[in-house]
Amino acid sequence: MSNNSIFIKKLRSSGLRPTKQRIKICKLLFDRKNTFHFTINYLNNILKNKHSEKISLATVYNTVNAFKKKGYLKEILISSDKSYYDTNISKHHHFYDENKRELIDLDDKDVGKINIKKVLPGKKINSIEVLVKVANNN
Amino acid sequence: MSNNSIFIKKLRSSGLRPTKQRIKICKLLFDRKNTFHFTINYLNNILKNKHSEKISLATVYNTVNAFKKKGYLKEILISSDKSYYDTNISKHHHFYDENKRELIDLDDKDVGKINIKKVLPGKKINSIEVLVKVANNN
DNA sequence: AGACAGTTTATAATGATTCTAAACTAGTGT
DNA sequence: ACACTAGTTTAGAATCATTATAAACTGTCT
Ligand SMILES: [Mn+2]
Ligand SMILES: [Mn+2]
Ligand SMILES: [Zn+2]
Ligand SMILES: [Zn+2]
Repeated sequence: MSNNSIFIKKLRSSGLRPTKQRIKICKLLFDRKNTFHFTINYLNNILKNKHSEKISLATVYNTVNAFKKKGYLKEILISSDKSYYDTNISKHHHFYDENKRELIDLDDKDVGKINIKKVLPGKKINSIEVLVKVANNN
Repeated sequence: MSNNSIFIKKLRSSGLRPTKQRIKICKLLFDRKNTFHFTINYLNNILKNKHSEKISLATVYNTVNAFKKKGYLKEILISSDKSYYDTNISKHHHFYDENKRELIDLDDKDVGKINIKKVLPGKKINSIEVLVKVANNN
């Protein structure tokens, strides 16, 4: 597993000890080509179904919160009953499929430049997020 | 209180009995010029501080959920620890002030037209929401 | 190896929301 | 006016996602 060393470096460089739990979660989250959108519950289920050593739910929460704090994950708020996390930490927009209850990344070219004309004195814009809710036709 | 009758009609017309609790909440929510953005907790505090008869928290939840279901309120998701409701039920976008933790409506003219170029086969767009997070300068 | 801070874990606590079921009430019919 | 009924309110219990606790464990440094 030569790519473990990448995650070990990443974890060490941000002051997180490379424990086997964190490395396993790193591999699951970051060792893939495409963006991964997930809920804690979904992540926990995947981890349970891998028949390696069990990771406690508290650790899953701790790890996701730690990765979020370090900027390796973004939290995406969609519906009051689920919190999604996103391995794509760049500024980007989303489709939300209300039937599959799934997020899909949008390219900037799919959305076009958004130019906010209103200015609030003393305030600066930190982020602009577009959420496009889609559902099945008919 | 001549304007009570407006709310009584509104409630009756949507199959909700005009109880004194619902009328009081209607007046608080809808008898105002500007959009009102609130959390359940904030609404409940306002109701507690009016020294008329107490409304139980369960009723506040029931009423807000009923009004949301009838389309008199929209739920706005901003942060995982709070759910906001909005008396402005038209399609519109928001500023979110991360310091005051407050929503501000954006006019359509403040956000140009958003034209989503990507099409998902078999899916239709239900809504497009822009959230602009702002914070204090410096 | 030994020391120690950081981490994991089972379990408890928290807190927002929903549920329950008994008491209350608005609307309807007589 | 009175009673009937379905809808509503309410206090308190239940639920469930998340966070806190504290004991056991482990990665890192010397
Ligand atoms: Mn809700
Ligand atoms: Mn969170
Ligand atoms: Zn994404
Ligand atoms: Zn609004």
